[in-house]
Amino acid sequence: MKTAFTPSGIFRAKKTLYEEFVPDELPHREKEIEELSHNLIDVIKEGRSSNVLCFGKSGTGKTACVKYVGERMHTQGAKENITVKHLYIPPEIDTEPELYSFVGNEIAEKNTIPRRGLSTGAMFSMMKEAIDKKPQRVILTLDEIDLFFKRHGDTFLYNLTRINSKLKQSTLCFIGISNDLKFTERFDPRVKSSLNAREIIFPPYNAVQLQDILKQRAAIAFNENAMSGGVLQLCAALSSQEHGDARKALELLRVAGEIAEEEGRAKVLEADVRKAHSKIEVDRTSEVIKSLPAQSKLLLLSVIFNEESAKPEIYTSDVYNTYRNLAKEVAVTVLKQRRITDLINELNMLGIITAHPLYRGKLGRTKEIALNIDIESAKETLLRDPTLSSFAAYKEPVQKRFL
DNA sequence: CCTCCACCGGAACGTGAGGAGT
DNA sequence: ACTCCTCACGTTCCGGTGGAGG
Repeated sequence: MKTAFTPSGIFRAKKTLYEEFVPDELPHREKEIEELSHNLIDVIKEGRSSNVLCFGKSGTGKTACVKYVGERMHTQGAKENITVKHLYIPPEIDTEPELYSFVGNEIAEKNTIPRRGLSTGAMFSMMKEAIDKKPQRVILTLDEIDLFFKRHGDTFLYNLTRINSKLKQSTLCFIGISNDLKFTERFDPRVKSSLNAREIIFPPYNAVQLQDILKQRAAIAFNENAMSGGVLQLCAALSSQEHGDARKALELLRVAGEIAEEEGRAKVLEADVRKAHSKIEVDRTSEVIKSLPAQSKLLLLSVIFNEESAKPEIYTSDVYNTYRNLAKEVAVTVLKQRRITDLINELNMLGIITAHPLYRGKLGRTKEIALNIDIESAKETLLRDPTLSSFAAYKEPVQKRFL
């Protein structure tokens, strides 16, 4: 490698392009930051503030803004000799006991509470004690609170909102971050009233705003002159078509930089952005395929085999027959057609295949099925699955026996 | 106009895994 | 350790579907 021991000609601080990085300024989120601050300043002024819910699609800056304001409250509190702790709960925290143990340990700054094993109630009181050990004002940020709610119901919200009446010298308020605007509709009325949350909506960024964000990040992430003209505009344009997601825009820029770097160039070109765009797409669908349940993978492979057989059209019966043969071959239980219909619809929803209904008169009703993704990369991903790897040996003519 | 193809998709039910409460 | 509950996954049963061919 030519560039092995020389510093990269492209990146100066690549980490600033990852989503964990919170920059000093968040362009085009001034209003949301102001609203958040306005609310949370009560933590310092009044001892605690009302709870807040942040709504918005992914990549609209919810998490960054909350972390940013949380940090500001912490420093502001320090100036006035008040301990303000902002705690970000990542979406990986997945059960109620785990949540309490995580919070308790973070507050106490040592791991005294077991991560699991105790009952929810025991975890809760241990967390409560950790918080009340010394006077402090805790702001809890729960990311993807809608998913947590969908999995575990609203009892955790009920517990958290009522904790203040049990704390002697500390307070707690929380911020919920959610993609789903409507998840509060299914709250128990008691929870709804005790929650009493302010709601802040984060709209998606438009192309111009995305470009500003990219410009700001690129200035710190890349070396000077590493960017040819038009690169940022293209990143912004491509990303704004996909719902104004800043996270994706930054990823696009980063991957484009990586491609230029791999190819040993010192400048990122528009062509790199386009390459990055399709690479991300491929990576993403391969992630989706990997996480598919075994039966769906088998079904998808059936679609692929049919696709490769150069039939003009593929119908449900073709796919189902192939599926049956494949399932027998690898000794997986063969599902009934009714179930496969549902699995086909799921793959359709995911955008992996297209299945649209067809009425063929005396030939009956069926669905015309087509693969929607790159056949080679999809196959490669599928065949990496241990139960399906045996199919890697089958080449075109031989695989016909599965059709 | 009627039939009938070949599958669709709703409804009800069975099963087993895993969490909560006791 | 136990019962109770919920949930995902699958199955069985069955009425429904538009149009080519009679």
